[in-house]
Amino acid sequence: MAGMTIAGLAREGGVGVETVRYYQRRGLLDEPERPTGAGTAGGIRRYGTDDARRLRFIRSAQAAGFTLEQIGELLALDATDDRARARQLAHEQIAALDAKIAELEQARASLRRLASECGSGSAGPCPILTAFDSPAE
Amino acid sequence: MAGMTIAGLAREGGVGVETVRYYQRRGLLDEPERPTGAGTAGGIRRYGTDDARRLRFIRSAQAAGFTLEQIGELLALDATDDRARARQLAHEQIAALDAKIAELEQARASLRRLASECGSGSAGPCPILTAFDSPAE
DNA sequence: ATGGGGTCCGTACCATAGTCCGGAGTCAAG
DNA sequence: CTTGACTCCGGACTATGGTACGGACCCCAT
Repeated sequence: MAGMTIAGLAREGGVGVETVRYYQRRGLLDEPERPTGAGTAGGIRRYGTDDARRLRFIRSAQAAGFTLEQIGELLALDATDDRARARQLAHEQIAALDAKIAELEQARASLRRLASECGSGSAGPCPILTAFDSPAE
Repeated sequence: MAGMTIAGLAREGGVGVETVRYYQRRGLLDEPERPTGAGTAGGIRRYGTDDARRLRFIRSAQAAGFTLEQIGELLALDATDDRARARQLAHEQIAALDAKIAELEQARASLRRLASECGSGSAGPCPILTAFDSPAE
């Protein structure tokens, strides 16, 4: 499994080659040494299982709603094993998720009400279109 | 209340002047006629309660998770009173909100579990940092 | 009539997370 | 030894929703 090219690593992580390169530019993934070939320029970089793990880490953390910047910090923490800071980041993220979920649930409830009103009574203007005339929250 | 300048309208809507101008460029808000003043160029545009209502509509719909493009369609619908299409858009948006909420709830559940695990047992590496090593969702 | 703040306008820039492009180099197979 | 697929690399471009800038112009109060 070791000795993958960038395309193999990308496939493992379920992302595109360009995304891997983007993560490298962001400092989230290492850029392995290029084997100094015969010619003037180096050869093709090779990636191992550590790189694949790291990429999976990034994707999972991203699925948990972390931004790439936060993931960068998590990866740094992974090296120092700073549990307190990791917990803090996790709690902050949970709070952010709570807020976002509440916001979306509120929006959904409003829309549901409007859609059902618009569906039943067909008198007067459509409530979906008039409902937003009240002052914004 | 009629005869507001752009700053007044922006204040009413709780947005910045630049945002109003942006919405105008996007075709979401009208640009009133400039009174052809004495000089070579026109004067200052004036806005009324209709503009304010329209701006509030935009902000409310935005809070319900619609994109500016969708809001553009909603505003067009407002003119034609196409209830069927409005209902369709609302249902699509509800589905999108459902999906997003489910996703965020899943992420939150994972993080909660990890944070509590990291908080209790202090043996081994912090689970927050190792948990993401499993294959992404 | 003049000063300062507001308006008008096009254009450029911001963050986020990629995605694509073009040219040069590399590598393995035929 | 050539062909074709892949890699490397910087830079430009995408989408979304704004935000900022600079110069010209306008308008009202002093």
